Amino acid sequence: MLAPMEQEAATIGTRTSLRERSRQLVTREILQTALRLFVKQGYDETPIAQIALEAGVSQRTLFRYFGTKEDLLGGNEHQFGQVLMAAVSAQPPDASAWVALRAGIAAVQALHDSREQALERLSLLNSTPSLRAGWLEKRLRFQTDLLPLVKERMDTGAGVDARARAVIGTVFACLEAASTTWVESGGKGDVMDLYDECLAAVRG
Amino acid sequence: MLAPMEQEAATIGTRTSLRERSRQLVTREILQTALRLFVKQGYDETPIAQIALEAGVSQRTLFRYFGTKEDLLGGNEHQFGQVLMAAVSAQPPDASAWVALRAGIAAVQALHDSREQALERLSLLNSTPSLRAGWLEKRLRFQTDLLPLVKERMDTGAGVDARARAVIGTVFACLEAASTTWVESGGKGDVMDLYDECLAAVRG
DNA sequence: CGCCTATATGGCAGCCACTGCCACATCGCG
DNA sequence: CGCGATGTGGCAGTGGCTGCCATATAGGCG
Repeated sequence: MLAPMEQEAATIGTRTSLRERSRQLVTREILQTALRLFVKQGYDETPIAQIALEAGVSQRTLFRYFGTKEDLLGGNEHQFGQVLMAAVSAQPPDASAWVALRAGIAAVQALHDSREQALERLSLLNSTPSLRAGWLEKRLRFQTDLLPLVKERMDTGAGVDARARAVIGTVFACLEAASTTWVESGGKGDVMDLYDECLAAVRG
Repeated sequence: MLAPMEQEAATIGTRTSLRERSRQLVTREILQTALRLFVKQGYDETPIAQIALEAGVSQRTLFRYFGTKEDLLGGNEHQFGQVLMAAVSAQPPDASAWVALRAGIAAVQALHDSREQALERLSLLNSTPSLRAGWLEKRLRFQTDLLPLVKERMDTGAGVDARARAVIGTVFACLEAASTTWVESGGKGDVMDLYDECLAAVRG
């Protein structure tokens, strides 16, 4: 199950090589610097050069750690997608699409480190159009990835694709409605409760 | 009803000043060149410089006509938003949020010049992630603009904001599911029919 | 008709995100 | 220690986009 590189690393005495520890340290340093500056002066008003400078690395290196400025938000979309897909797949075959998807977003919700950090990042995301655009695009990718999984749980027949897409889109729309409301209220209550309320409003 | 500038223009013998005609001509030339190149070699693979060159204007001038590369798609989001809002507002006060929003997207659907052109642009949009992201962001702006209009048509009470947002998001999700399916099928059938099917799948 | 101003255009320099290339340093292994 | 793999920095370049300034031209005026 382990990739060759990880096997190699595991054979080293200190469990993690110096290089790997250094890598994680630099990663965290960059991430923290970026978040700090983003919050202080705004995302669009923070050039990469400044982040690199204050984090103590060259621009070139920064781009090797994070391929894109957006990645500096630390959202870790890769993990998001994996957890989402895994949770949906893990649902029993007789679970409806709605139930399975709800389980998926519940699993994802548990990924946040802390309420405060989640609130901070989501606020930044909500107030920065370019960031929102990027997030929405990733969301779209998840939606298409989810398609086959959801189709299995729906009535077959004409227009399955359209119907499955609609269901997935609706679930994400309700999640976003819940998140936005949660952020605007300053983090009051539980996002999943809000989600259930939103879905109830839609499905009567 | 006319703006000062238009009044002034109307007083000129030829009804539209030379400048204005020239402006429209250049606009069309740029738009056509851009669309042609985008379709031929892809959006991301078409630098502004090439469009400007083949359209016979300088880069600087091109950017004065269209502030952004995305604008070269000619989607005319401004009009989209206006029509959408107007149609929703024009619905009778006792119309439900669902009905009003359906009227809105129906009105917007009528904006397309032709099926072929709509298909061409939507295909390009679907196959170019960066374009999709831009579009989604504009969509989000429409959603927030729609919020107050929709809230009026919903049961007041706790969590109106969240519920209204969820309804709007769902409507757009169904529209997108319909559009995507429509494009993938090569433009078969009517988008509004697909929309109704999607919404039915969601709301039971 | 000729002047004069408002507007349109082009060119240039520059910013910012991002990439490829190359040189050099450093780590880990035998 | 020495060698090969890997990490790092610098530099030049691309592409979208903006500000500034010079120039050209349309349209109103006497």
